[in-house]
Amino acid sequence: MGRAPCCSKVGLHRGPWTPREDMLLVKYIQAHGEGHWRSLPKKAGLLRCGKSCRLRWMNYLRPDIKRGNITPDEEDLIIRLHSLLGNRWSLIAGRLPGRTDNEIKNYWNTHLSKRLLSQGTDPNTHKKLPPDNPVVVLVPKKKRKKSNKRPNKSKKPTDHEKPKIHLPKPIRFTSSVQCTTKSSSQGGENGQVLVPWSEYINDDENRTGFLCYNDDHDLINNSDFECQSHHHHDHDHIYEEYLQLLKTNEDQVQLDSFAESLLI
DNA sequence: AAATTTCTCAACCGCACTTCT
DNA sequence: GAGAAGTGCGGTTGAGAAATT
Repeated sequence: MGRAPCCSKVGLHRGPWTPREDMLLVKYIQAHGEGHWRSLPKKAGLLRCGKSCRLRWMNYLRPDIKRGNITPDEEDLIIRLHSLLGNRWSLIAGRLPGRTDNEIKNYWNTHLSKRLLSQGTDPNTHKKLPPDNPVVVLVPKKKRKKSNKRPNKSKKPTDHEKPKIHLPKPIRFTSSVQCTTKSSSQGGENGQVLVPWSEYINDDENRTGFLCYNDDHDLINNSDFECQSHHHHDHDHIYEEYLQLLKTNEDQVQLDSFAESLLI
């Protein structure tokens, strides 16, 4: 069929986002809302592909993103949800308010899967491995050569590869979000500067969160922010429900039906 | 102190699904 | 109904930081 690529790559910026690009994207989305990612970069004055803009917004700039360390409770929840759902990162992320699928995926790959292995548990099946004969071997990291070039990744499925079957898409818990800072003053630590959304952008939703910059005007993560959704009670309710489910240890049956309910 | 290796995570890619025309 | 456009997901990469030699 020959679909056109999502955007012409010619002349577009790639790699890490600059504070200026972040600002343009945030301002545009505040003014016009999310969506229309393909046309957004042009309208926002960004030399980026729409996908890149969407990813940057979803994984980094959204004001309701909670950053900072994953708590032990969250870890436990991720492990249990992963045992139910597998690598359905967006679905798992939907159950951890403020966490992104990318963050959870990274955390799983770098921390949790290794920990499970070291505890003698197969991170794929969540079953105990035979003590003297572990079948699952961590795929050794490929030696990476420092190179400016990206490899040519024209991956085509081979005859040997199984076709992927896509399950129904997860429901996202989206909401308009209010953020408040935990800091009593508006000065961050280490010379960071917290800029209220309302000053940074024209915010007609009376958002009360902050963007955090360092001295170089680099956007810093908003880990110290406590984010609250307008529907926070819904999130709380769902989260509590999960924790409750996870605490009970007759849980497998319950969790199975719960997992099924997620897939509806 | 320098070189090398390992780790982390933001960003990219390809593909499938959904919506639009 | 067909094809194009838009969107979202999971897998993977690689630059930079941190740790080790």
